[in-house]
Amino acid sequence: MDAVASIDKAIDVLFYLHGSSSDCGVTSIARGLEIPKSSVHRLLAALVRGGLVDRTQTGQYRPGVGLLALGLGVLDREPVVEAGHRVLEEFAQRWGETLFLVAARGGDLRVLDKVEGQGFLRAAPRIGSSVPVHATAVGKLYLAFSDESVAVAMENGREAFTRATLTESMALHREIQEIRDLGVAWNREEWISGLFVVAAPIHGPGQMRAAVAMALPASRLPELGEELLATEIRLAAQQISERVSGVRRGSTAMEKHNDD
Amino acid sequence: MDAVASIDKAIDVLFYLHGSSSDCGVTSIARGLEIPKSSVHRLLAALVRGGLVDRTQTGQYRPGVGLLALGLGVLDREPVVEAGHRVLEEFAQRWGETLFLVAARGGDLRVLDKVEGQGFLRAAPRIGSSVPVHATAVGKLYLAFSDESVAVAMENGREAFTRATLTESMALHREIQEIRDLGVAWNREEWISGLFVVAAPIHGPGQMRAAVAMALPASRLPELGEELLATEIRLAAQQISERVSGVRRGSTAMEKHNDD
DNA sequence: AACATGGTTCCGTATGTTGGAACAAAATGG
DNA sequence: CCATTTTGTTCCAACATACGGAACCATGTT
Repeated sequence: MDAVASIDKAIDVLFYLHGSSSDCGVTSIARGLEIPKSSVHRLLAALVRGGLVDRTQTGQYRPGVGLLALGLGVLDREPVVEAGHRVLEEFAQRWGETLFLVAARGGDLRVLDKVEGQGFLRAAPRIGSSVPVHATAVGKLYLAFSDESVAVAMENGREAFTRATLTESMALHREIQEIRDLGVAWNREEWISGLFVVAAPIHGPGQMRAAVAMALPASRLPELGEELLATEIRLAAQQISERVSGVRRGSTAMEKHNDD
Repeated sequence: MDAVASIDKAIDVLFYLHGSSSDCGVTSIARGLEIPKSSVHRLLAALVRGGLVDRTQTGQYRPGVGLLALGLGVLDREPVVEAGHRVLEEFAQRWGETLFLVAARGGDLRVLDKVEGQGFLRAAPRIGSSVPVHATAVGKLYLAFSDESVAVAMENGREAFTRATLTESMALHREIQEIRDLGVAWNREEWISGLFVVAAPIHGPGQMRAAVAMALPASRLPELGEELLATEIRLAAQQISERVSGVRRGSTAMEKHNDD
């Protein structure tokens, strides 16, 4: 079967630039990706031409604003983000902790939106990043409520991130059963030490549409209690679900768009 | 000079999906871009592999969450956005109108951030989109304060968008002189009828870093007055400039990133 | 059941990509 | 200031990957 190796390499260049903390030259990209300089130069020229990379006057390269337009366009197609953001803000404000939305996209669980808490120590998930299935609250929610084929496709290995990570099938299966009963999932430092997360499903027609989660330092747990957290996250999920159903497409604002 | 036509086509596919209001099939993309179906299918497979496109279970394609990560990463490199967003919120709240940031990127003027007003009739610029140079407040700011080579490169044609658009060199030159004197630029319905914009430069070391603008319906102008608007937008620009100088890199938040 | 439409795969062909070498420009250090 | 080093850019012969028409498969419609 044919592949288009140039596109694979171009995307490698994009993610390399994305992962670099500063602008990059041709030689440093070539070294980083182990590709000849002339190849990198040609790939960059194509990406600059397409608007996905910007070239500085000194011949350095960085991710281009065209990516911003494309990236934000992805959010435009996520009604759960549009509907849910205000709810995240409200609950983040009320409890001072981070709320975020996760959904299955491209065979992976991805963070779609977040509102961070105000605490000095707080969870700061990166929008667009993926999260493991077996070791997170939202991952286990998906295992509990998704089509089995979806769940199996997403699950790749059961790395023991911390001492609390569930890796045995029996233990994981038992917890998934509990999640189905409770309608809420917990991450009790199973992924990251010190990180406690509670999540609830946002149901849609057919499958699970997304999940909403609240993350807090484990040290705050005794103060708040699991009962209260469960009640709150279920409430947030319900409010988002109701808002999604009522979201209207389009805007009454006076709009003028002039994309490239 | 060599080109990589495959990358050009792949980017065409990305923007085609971006511009489509719903998911697309292979055949509709092929028709829209006038490319054979087998070619489109191969391009899509590469983009799916790279995470820039997601494929639905019914064989439809849409922009992928990988673009979201890349796109938001572009903003991470814009200290003016990080520093300026709170100022935009404050002024938008105070006046009830839309504030936005524009900067020169990739030989073009691009909207980097915005906070919309609350009015029923309000400007709603799209982040990432480009704006014309000769017919907007921020465009004329750049003509006034930028390196001439930058300004010339950005200027492509002088389309008369409305009856108010300045297309003659003498008139435009005179106004640019005034902008230099005042430190503020106006768009008096030169781009879109009914749209009034006032903008001020955000200076940085060397060139103009960005511009901050407030957009309002022309009908509100008599109520507010140009004097007040000029004072306010200069104040906003000054506050952003001060905040940019003081922006700190990095975060104290407990972070865990797990990008693809 | 037949037909239409769209997604996917195949494979012979040739077009386009590749990357080492050379060149040009910029940066560095004495 | 100048020689050297490093990096960005261009060239082009060689090669192999990409191309796209045709066929096949899957789904939807009549």
